[in-house]
Amino acid sequence: MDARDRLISATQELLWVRGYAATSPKEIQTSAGAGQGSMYHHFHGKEDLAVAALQRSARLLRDDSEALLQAPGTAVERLTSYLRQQRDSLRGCRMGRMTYDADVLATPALLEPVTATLDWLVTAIAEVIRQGVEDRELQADTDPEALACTVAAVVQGGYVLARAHHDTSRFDAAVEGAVALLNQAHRG
Amino acid sequence: MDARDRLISATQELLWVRGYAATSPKEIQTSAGAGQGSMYHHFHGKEDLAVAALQRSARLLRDDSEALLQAPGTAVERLTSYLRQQRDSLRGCRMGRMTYDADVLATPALLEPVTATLDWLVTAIAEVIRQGVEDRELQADTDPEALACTVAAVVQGGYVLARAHHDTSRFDAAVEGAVALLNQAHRG
DNA sequence: GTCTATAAAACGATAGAC
DNA sequence: GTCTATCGTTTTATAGAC
Repeated sequence: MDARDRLISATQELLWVRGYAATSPKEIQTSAGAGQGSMYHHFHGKEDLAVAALQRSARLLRDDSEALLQAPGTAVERLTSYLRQQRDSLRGCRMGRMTYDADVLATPALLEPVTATLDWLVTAIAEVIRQGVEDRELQADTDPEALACTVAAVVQGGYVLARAHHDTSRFDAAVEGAVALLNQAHRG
Repeated sequence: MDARDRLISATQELLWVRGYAATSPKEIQTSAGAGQGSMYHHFHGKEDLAVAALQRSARLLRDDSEALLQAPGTAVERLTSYLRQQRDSLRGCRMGRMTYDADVLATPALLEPVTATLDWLVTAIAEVIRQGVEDRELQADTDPEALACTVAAVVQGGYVLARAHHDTSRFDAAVEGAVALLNQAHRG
């Protein structure tokens, strides 16, 4: 793993834990075991490096979710396995958290991977729901886009609740409440 | 409105829009129309002022939610009116957003009002659900705490989705999906 | 490709006059 | 109670040696 790679990895980690504005180039360098000169040789600056890190994190998030959402099984089963996915819920969502970082919102290059990832996620969930409606597994009057937003929001909001109480069980509870509702909709 | 009051109001606004770490004392002073000397006369510093602002914001959020959750009506009606509450959804939640501010998480005095407010919210929602179960409006096997976390998470997560796309309709969709599920649970 | 030295600006706070 | 001047630190980036 060369210096460039270590810099990106360290930035991914720090962006997740501290956010963009609160992460200094110095922290990144220390964490990556790279000097200042190395960082400014490989990247134009903090923003450029953060874009590379966010793109890599976006890819990871997308791959993880895709595997669960497109696995075999009924729609409710796939939604359930997505919701119950093993998560380090106190850390929150590495993409979703960026929406509360003022610098990210103000910098199109930083915001773009966040927007694209959450957009992709909602679309992928909606596709599962659409299939469930088609298979008469979910009620015909279900709005796939709306329910997809609800499912994605439960995860994003579950992180907020867990972080507020420093307690992962808040996240788990939010997910289980959603799973129960989906199963009632299934039976209903 | 005296200087002390204007400083608190300005801080409430800036904490909501920019967060704690990204808000400088200078911005607060400019926004409040107060000088540096005035700010440090009334408050020990940025943290002290932010605590006062968060406590005032917490009170507002609690009063707004309490009015809707404890209004007359069935449980599902009250949950629906809470979910559909008129919101400036692109701004996000003034309490929830603080959970992604590293400085807030690391400062007990700042975190406390956030924790307390979201804790109160989940408890208040759970009480409505418990009443709905008792009245046989919701299924007997409903877990009030879990479903309360789900409802609160839909709102918190709806904000994240709306901010990611800079589009309030994502929030509205998340809420409407949840309302639809609750009504299915109601009929079911 | 990596190092150290340096710089310009912003940050949060303090001092002391009025 | 509010003002201006100042301080020490941190932030982000650049310069130039090696």
